[in-house]
This record gives sequence, C-alpha cells and structure tokens, in this order.
Amino acid sequence: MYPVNIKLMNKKTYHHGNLEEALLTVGMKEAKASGFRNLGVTHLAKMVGVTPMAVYRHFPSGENLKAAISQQAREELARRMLEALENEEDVKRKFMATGREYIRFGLEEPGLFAVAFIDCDASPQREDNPSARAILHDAILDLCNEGLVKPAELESVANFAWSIVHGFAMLASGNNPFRPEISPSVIENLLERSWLGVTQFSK
Amino acid sequence: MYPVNIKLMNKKTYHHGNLEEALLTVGMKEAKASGFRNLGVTHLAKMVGVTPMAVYRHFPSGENLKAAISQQAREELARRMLEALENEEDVKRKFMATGREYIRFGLEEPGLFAVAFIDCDASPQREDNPSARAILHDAILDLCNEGLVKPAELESVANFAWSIVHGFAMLASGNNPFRPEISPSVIENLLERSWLGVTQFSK
DNA sequence: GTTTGATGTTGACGGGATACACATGAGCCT
DNA sequence: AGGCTCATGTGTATCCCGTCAACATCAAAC
Repeated sequence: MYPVNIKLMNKKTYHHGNLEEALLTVGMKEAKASGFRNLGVTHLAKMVGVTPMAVYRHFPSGENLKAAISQQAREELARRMLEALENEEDVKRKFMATGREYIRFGLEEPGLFAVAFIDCDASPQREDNPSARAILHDAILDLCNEGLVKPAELESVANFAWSIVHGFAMLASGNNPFRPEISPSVIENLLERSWLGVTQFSK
Repeated sequence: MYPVNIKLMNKKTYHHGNLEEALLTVGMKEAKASGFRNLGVTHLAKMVGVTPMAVYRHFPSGENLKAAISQQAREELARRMLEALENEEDVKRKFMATGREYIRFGLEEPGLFAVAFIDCDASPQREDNPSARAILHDAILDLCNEGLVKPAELESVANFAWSIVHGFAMLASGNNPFRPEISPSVIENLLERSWLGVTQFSK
C-alpha cells in the first residue's frame, strides 16, 4: 500500500529544520505580493517545498497560520513607525512622523496592510512586539508630558489620532469603492488637521 | 446517463422566478449574521433551494456575487445615514448625525460593515445608490454654503471627516487586535473633535 | 402547436483543508 | 555501540467548494 522507499526528489533532507520560520517568511512575501489571496496552507507548503500536512505540526490550523502572518505584518508596520521616529526630536514632529509612516505603509504596502488587519477566526498567541498601538500611545503620552494634551484626555485623543490615520490608510489602500485622491499635500493636510484636533480641543 | 425524469423534491417549480434578488437577500442575511464567511456560491445556493450552477445564470462568478452583496451592504449603510439625517435641520447636527450613524452601523452591524468594505476581485457594475460617500460629501457641501468651510477645502475636509468615522468604525467593529474602548461619550468626543478639525482649521 | 431562449439540474474535474496512519532521524539512555 | 522515543514530515483519503459542459424545463413568441 505504502511505498517502501520514499523518493526525496529535490529535497536535501527529510526534515526541513526551520519550517515555522520559513512559512512565516514566504507568507510575508506572498502577503506583500497579493494580500490575503495566497495564504492558504497548501500554497504556502508548496512554496516551502513541504507537504501541506507538515504545516499542522507548527500551526493548529490554516486560520492560525494566517493569524500569525497577520501579526508579522502588523509588527512590520510598527517597526517602520519606530524607524520613522528615530530621527525626530520635537514632539509634534514625532507625532506627525508616526501618522505619516502609518499612512505611507498603507499606500506602499497595500498587501501587507490588508493582511495586517484581516478579520481572522484565530487570535494571535502573543502580544504584538513592537506594537503600533503602543507606539502611537507613547507619542500622545509625550504630548501629555509637554502639557499639550490633558492626561484625562489621553485615551480619547489616542482614539482620534488613530482613527484618522487608520481610516485614511484603509480608504486609500487597495481596491476601495470610496478611494480618495492621494497626494503628499492631501496627507500633510490630514496630519495638520489631526494635530489641531489633538492639541486645540479643550482651549 | 442522465435521469429522464427530474425529481422536483421539495420544490414547487423548476424555475425559481426571482433568483437574483433571492440570492442578494439571503446573502445580506448571512453577511449580517457572520460577515464574509458564508457568502460562497454553494452555501447561498443551498439557502435559496437551488443548485450552485443556477447562480451562474445571474452572476458571472462567485466573486461577482460577493461584490454585489458588498454593494447592497454599502447601500444599506447609506440608507441608514439618510434616515438619521431626515430629522435634523442644523448643518452641524446633520454633520454629526451622519458620522454618528456611520459609526453606529459599524458597531451594530459588524457583519454587514465588514462585507461592505471587503476587498473583492470583482467590481460592482453600477454606482452605489444611495452612496455613503455622496451623503457625506453633501453634508460638507452644506457647510460650504453656510460659510463654515472654504470651498477650496471641500475635498480635504471630506477626506478628513470620512477618515475619522471610517477608521473608528473599522477599529471598533469586529475582531481587531487594536480595538478601542467603546462608549457613547467616546463617540461624541470623536465627533466633536472631527467638527473642530473641519470648521476651525483655517482661521 | 412548435420553436426558442432564459433559467435550472446533473455529473465531473480540480483544488483546498484536514484527519489518520506511517516514515525518518537526531538525541538520549543503557 | 545499539536501540528507543518523539518531534517532524509524507501519503492517502475524505469532504467541501467553484466551475465547466451537457442536458432539462417551461413560458412566451411565432
């Protein structure tokens, strides 16, 4: 019934050695190229040169694998936000850079951005690290420390700023029937209005 | 090879009579109940009491059917926005009501909201009618006519207001890792900040 | 009353997710 | 050394889904 000798074909070893990481890597590559469309178990397994069932030794289900890739995408976004922050000192410039990078990510990496916020059956096992939410929250905390935002309003300000960049990125990224005009000036205008809403609300 | 006499089983007639509309109706019901997860050709066909292939007489592909249901969901959103506007006279109250209803839709109908903005291979054949975008645009146009917004800024203001409500609804609806706290006061605070950003920008 | 075209049905094929049984091989125990 | 064990892969089978080609039904046009 079963063949006595397995043909290893073009594989060097029977065991892959680092399948989990390899799956996440090709998953990110596919996500970058085509969003959530090619993140199936069979397809990713084929990319890595492994049988579909091998995937289940590392992820309980295809949905879990997708959730893990989604988390990787969110962490990539967060990493880029951190990078954009690195060279800014002024709190306003930090705040603006954070939002600008968030939007830029949505525009330049629509595939990753879509996957980052895909609605998934499975939840990630660990917290995002780095976390885009935490980064934005810290930026607003800085504004509190500078006296530009009342500590009592920290949460509502964070909601506000977050909603703006996330909403714009969502609408501008991918194939949306409500896609807005996109230009650097449109984005800067949006960020300026955001700054106004954040700092001038309770005068 | 093929049976000479078809058993009609529990069907009254061989032809359904209104299959296209029926598919959209059950599609909306399924979307309301579980988002995009049960919008497959086979499933919807079964719901309507018809063979999967019958669907293709009305929609070129399953993706097209999904796009049609997505459009229905967007139009439902737009209809609710219009309803919320009906009893408001003041331009500010109209503006606020529009945004509030958008967010309320995201919170109360997460399934429909997700489907409304699903990333779909196929595009809708006709324009949305009514269109949520047009309704929001009109609300800002009113602000122009009242002198509260400069006509030259109409587009950027629309972008701004739209991004806020869409972003918040997206983050607050469904299973998002960045889901914010949700309460009426949080929403009113957001709308007030939006109003400020819309009207006070160019003073 | 026949023809015809719109609308449904069957059956088949290809592909995806995943359950179960089996294979491989590196490291540990004796 | 020689063998046991367990994590990790493979093979096969099953079920479901989307879709094609061929055939069936029926109402309306002629």
